[in-house]
Amino acid sequence: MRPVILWFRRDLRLSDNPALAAALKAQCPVLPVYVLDETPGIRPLGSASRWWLDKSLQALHADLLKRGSRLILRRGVAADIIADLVRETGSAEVLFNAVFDPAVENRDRDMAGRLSQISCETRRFNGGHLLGSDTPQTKAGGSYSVFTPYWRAARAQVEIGLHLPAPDALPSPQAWPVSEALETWTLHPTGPDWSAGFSDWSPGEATAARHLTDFVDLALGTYGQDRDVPAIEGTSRLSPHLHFGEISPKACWRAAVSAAHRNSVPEAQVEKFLAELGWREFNTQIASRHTSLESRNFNPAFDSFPWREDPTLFTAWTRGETGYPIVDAGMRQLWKTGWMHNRVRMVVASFLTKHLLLDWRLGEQWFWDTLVDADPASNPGNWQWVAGSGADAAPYFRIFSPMAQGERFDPAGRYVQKWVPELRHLPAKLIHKPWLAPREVLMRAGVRLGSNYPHPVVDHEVARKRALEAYADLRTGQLT
DNA sequence: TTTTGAGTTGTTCGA
DNA sequence: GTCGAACAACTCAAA
Repeated sequence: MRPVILWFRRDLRLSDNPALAAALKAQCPVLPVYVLDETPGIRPLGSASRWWLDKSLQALHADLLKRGSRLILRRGVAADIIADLVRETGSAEVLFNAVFDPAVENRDRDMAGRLSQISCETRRFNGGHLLGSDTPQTKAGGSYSVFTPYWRAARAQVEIGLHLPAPDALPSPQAWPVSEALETWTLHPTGPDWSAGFSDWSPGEATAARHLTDFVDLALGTYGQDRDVPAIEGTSRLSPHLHFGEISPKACWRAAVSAAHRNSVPEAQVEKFLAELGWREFNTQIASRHTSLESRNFNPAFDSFPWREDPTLFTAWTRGETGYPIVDAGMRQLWKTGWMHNRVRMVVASFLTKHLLLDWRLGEQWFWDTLVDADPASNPGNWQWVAGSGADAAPYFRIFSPMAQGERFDPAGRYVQKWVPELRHLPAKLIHKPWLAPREVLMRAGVRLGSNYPHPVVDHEVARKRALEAYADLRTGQLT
């Protein structure tokens, strides 16, 4: 009997996996495969994502072993690798869950054409999104580019369906094709291993599911307010699990909605969370219609924006040495743990693009490399949203004040204390603006500005005015 | 076709 | 201390 290839991509799980369910229905031997893709034009994973992938593949392999199966690993240009495997094994079908990225979709279509010539069929499923390719259209027949009307229409269109349980066993082929050893991919950093601070993360399907349950039980009820407070665990922290498909967005939806039905969580809180899943859909939908959003402005008017060049300032930003405590706390949390709280992501992104007037692409690329949840649709989408060039973007005059944001969302300074320990003895009233602290307060707290903590790299007022002027120039430049 | 209302997450200034 | 307006007018979506 000819086997079927189950190609895992951004769906590293066994439950709620429509491609897997279809593979089992075929009642043929199943060959689970993961390809470390080197296709030109498809964005290679950043360093933090590679760290995560390493653990997630180990977890998936272990889950498959328990079911009498295994995971075949190959590296290279994915379409070639899959075609090779089809020939080696005589597979009749290749099944996978779609990735709604133009470059990936093109590659998949080409591959399907090639495979059909060697009498192998291809079937594509939607395992990664609430909506498939049939995203809502406006009455005029276009696609939405403003979130709120998009989500009104999309939310009504979401069909969650039944949970697909993980199978107890997968039928094996008589002989397994050769697999590369995961260690040879060197996904885990060596020399130096900078991942010590990642130890709170636990990639894999089982922990993702536990994580979701904990979130719904403990944090969903106050999600609307607490998700903005970086010192507490008010967000779901599901983003990397969702990105790698260790959990499906439909499972998240189901869990949240059923909490509302049990009356254990207020409806409004649940809607807030669903809307965040909605942003994931929105960004995916935008990216599927606009190629290269990691390099091209969604709004072309920004093509002439006068970004400054200043490698020294950029380095200060990446290292968390800007002299603005909430910014520095965020950048250091990112560097240490591969993740940053959402509220703080907005603050640091606003700081880079508006206070420093550095190109959002620099920040996007830095996040791409350092975030465990870096997503090719959401990361550029959110950066462009902050910069003002994106879909339904923030108005340019919305310039976050690092002091105001710190005082509002980290009033006791706990977040700063944790990530910028050299400031931890400053009183809460001054921890977000140490340069205003009297000399003796600084001395008592052991803070020596310009020595063990930097002076602000730019003056807030000056930078804010400069950013507003740059936008005014952009506008007049557009008219002339 | 024209009109109308609305738009993820802010800050500052002056009354 | 609180509140509304200005920031800059623009684009989108629907009636």
